[in-house]
Amino acid sequence: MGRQPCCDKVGLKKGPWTAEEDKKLINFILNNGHCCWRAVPKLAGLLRCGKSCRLRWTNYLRPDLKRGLLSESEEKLVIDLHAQLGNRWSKIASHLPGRTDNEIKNHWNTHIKKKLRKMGIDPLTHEPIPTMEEPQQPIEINTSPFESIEAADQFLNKSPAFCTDEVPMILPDEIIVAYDEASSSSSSSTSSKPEEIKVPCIEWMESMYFWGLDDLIGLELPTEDGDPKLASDAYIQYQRETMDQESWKFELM
DNA sequence: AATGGAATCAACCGCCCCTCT
DNA sequence: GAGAGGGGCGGTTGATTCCAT
Repeated sequence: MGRQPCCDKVGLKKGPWTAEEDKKLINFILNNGHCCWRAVPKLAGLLRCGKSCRLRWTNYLRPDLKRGLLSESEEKLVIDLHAQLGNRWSKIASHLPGRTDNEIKNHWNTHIKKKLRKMGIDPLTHEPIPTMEEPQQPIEINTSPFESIEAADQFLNKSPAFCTDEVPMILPDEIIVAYDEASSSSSSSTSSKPEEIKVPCIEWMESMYFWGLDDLIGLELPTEDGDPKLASDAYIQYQRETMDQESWKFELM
């Protein structure tokens, strides 16, 4: 019994990808897209399994990816979503533009889990960890601005649903980098010199067209503490921080 | 400087789900 | 409805880097 392997593994390369392989895959997908992952390695001239190509592309090579550690607001969002969705990393990732399920999963396992335990919160249940001294009291800990996943979705669906997988590929000549002097001067620290200003993430700029900061600012979300602005503020903060992240895409182009 | 343990993260594995016939 | 195949997902592994001793 058992499934057949996804492809003929004889003679196929495994392990870390080389720059040459990356280049081949990027070139192929940018030029042809991927109709069928199984066919991609053959057509791209790679000795890799199609699955491996898909993984490499979605987790590392996709131009709309953000690199670097998750920001504090992204972390908060991940915790919120994990409390509601559990280990459904791809679902969680779909709420964080430019982040992959693998990245979030890794970050959860290496950083967030520890952080929550330190705070006395069970990362599995999001409940307080009972200590030996004090018998467990049902303490209400809800860091989520959303009462339910439906509420979160309702909020997210105020704008067209966003999924990084659905982000259309943009070509280098389609890239327009906008620079908002006012917002950059107010958001950056006083020590920030002009040459240190980071290029905004392109996909963020693109998704901005969908989300729109103004749209977000206008949103009101019911929260636990009754302050309807908090949730959208957290989201705006998250989106603003996202904006500051450098897109590695430029290095690639 | 050497060594060993911890932390990190890219990549793989195997199962599940969805679609097509 | 059943079976096959492809894609996606979540868990796990292992190589590499970091850090303390």
